[in-house]
Amino acid sequence: MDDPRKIPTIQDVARQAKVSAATVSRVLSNSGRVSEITRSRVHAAVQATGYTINQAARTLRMQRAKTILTAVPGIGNPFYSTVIQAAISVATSRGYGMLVAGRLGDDPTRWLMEYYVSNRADGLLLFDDTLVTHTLHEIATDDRHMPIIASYDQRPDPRLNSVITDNREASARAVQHLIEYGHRRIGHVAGTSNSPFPHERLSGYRDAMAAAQLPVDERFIYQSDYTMEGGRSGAEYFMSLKDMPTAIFAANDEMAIGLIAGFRARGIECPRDVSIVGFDDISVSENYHPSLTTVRQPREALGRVAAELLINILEDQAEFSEPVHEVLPSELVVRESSARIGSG
Amino acid sequence: MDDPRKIPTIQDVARQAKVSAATVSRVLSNSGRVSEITRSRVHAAVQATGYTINQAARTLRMQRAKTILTAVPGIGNPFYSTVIQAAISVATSRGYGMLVAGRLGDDPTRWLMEYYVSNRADGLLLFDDTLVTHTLHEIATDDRHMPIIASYDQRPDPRLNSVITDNREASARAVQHLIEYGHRRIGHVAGTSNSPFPHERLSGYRDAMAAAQLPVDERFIYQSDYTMEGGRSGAEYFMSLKDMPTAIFAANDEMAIGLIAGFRARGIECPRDVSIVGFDDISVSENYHPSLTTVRQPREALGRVAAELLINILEDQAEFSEPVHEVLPSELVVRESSARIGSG
DNA sequence: ATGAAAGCGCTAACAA
DNA sequence: TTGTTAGCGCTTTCAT
Repeated sequence: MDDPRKIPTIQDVARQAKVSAATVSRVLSNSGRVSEITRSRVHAAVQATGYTINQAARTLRMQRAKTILTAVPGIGNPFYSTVIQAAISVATSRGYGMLVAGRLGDDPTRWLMEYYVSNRADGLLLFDDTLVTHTLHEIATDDRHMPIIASYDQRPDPRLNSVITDNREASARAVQHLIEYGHRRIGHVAGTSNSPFPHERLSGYRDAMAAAQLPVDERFIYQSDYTMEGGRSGAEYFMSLKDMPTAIFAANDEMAIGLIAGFRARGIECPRDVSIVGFDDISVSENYHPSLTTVRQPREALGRVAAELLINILEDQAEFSEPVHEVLPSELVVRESSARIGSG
Repeated sequence: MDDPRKIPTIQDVARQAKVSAATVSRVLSNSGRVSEITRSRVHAAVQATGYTINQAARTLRMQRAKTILTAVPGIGNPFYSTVIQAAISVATSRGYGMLVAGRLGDDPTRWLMEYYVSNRADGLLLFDDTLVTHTLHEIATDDRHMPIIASYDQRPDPRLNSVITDNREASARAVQHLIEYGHRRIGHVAGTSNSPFPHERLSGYRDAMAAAQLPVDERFIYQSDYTMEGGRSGAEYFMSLKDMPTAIFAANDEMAIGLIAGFRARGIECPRDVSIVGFDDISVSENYHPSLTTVRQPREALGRVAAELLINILEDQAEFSEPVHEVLPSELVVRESSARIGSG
């Protein structure tokens, strides 16, 4: 009974406070009317026993786990660690735990849904766009309706709630910046697209070119994979062209860095010979040589807003009958890797 | 009853298979003897109903959440995303979920323990050395004994299980490499230490200097904070000395990059004027200019081994009465940022 | 080999 | 305002 190993239950608190378990529950959840006097007795008893609520019991009874599931891109992606950090902060402060989805099997729809059906998580924060399959929307439109927030760089299924940044517009601004610097032959290194639509950053590139009435030479679009290695390959590719672009917009900073490194290895200096703009503003970009002109996304806000929206939906399902779509603004950061044409 | 919204329970499966819930449970957990014929009937019923076990109920009944808690360093640390990814893979494949700890309040011992006491998690993977307080070991030696694996760059409390890399030895090898290149005046940029002991990487630096019978000029040790910005400050500091070191060992790659960037901003080129070695081999190090000589840690193994050890302990507590200490080997990767003295 | 029943710790409906 | 009671879905004796 006084065994210090025993984890106290609500009954122990009730006994100590000389009230019923129901009353303790009411005090702890601020539901129902409880007199001031008993309330304080209960609080005292909680202190005395060191009671902590048993989440498993609560989850079983309430059918809500107070836990959010996140699916994040596979490889150590530095971009998302900030985003997730922000999401965790929000979740924690609102009493939610944050579970990270691991992969099992090859049907994401199924294993993600399993967390929900098994009462491990109440909703999903989906940051991993490699999981964007045609079956995904089924999760959201499934009879059991697991609430989902989609947050990635591609155009999300409109049936899903989404919190994204203005990838397309920001990309257009980045390319426009190069145009303003006098560049005309502008290339693009695209990342992988997992959706049926073209990637938003590629679309932004085309938008800007079209707006300036510049033709898009399809040979100037190199399909890569978001890695530095992929950027290096891109450099090789562009050098193989007889008329290399004078500026290149890369769909992320890793590829931009790979491009610069690849060019430099062959004597082509950035920005002297070629201007390069990236996307994301990862921490090294400011300290790279040359420092990288890039698009900075509001990562912290992305994670925060996504988590807040999900929890709001979880706590007041009714209010959100229609999918919510939030778009957060990004910012162009001009540094050394882009220069006026001919200034080298 | 046939409402597709209803999540099937073990009772539904039992009814469908015309057996009792107990039997279904036995089949699903492979415990107890069950005849082949009923076993297959149960499996068929599971298929038919689309049953998934309710974790909350199972946790409540068994007093084990099948969930691991991780505490990871605050800011988007690219190093740990790989480590954690590996840990998640292991956990998932062994049927465990992975919960990420958020901070609440300023008593880590308390809020970490709370996950355990509240039946949310069975054990802790501690990667965040900023949580190393003198009260931490209390978690492990607490009457309730939450199992913990410590995995960070500092010397872990010997009462905790630990899975670490050979930070000290690897640091010594890095410095020895500089010595072999003819350097004698070698500096060190140290990271923050949250333990009462000096940082392992600093100790390794001293070890190597002592082994080569080189005096350590205490002015050559600059205390910084693991950031690129901190590295830049370090560069300023060293330049303010009248007799700058000819080589510097930085306690991580971010600071090494900051150093190089800071020096270059003032006309001091690496490796021409100063050799620099980092630690971690983050992805940009290979693509930085100059590419970085650094120490590569077995990140994937770190996460994998830590998770495996924790789960082994969870599943067979008895066997591990003494703390386990694993040390994984790191590897020196020599690239462009270090050069023989006078070769510039 | 299988089933009946108890109970893990909590909350909510109903009584008092 | 407070207590009593039932039951969330599962596992595990204890019978049979």
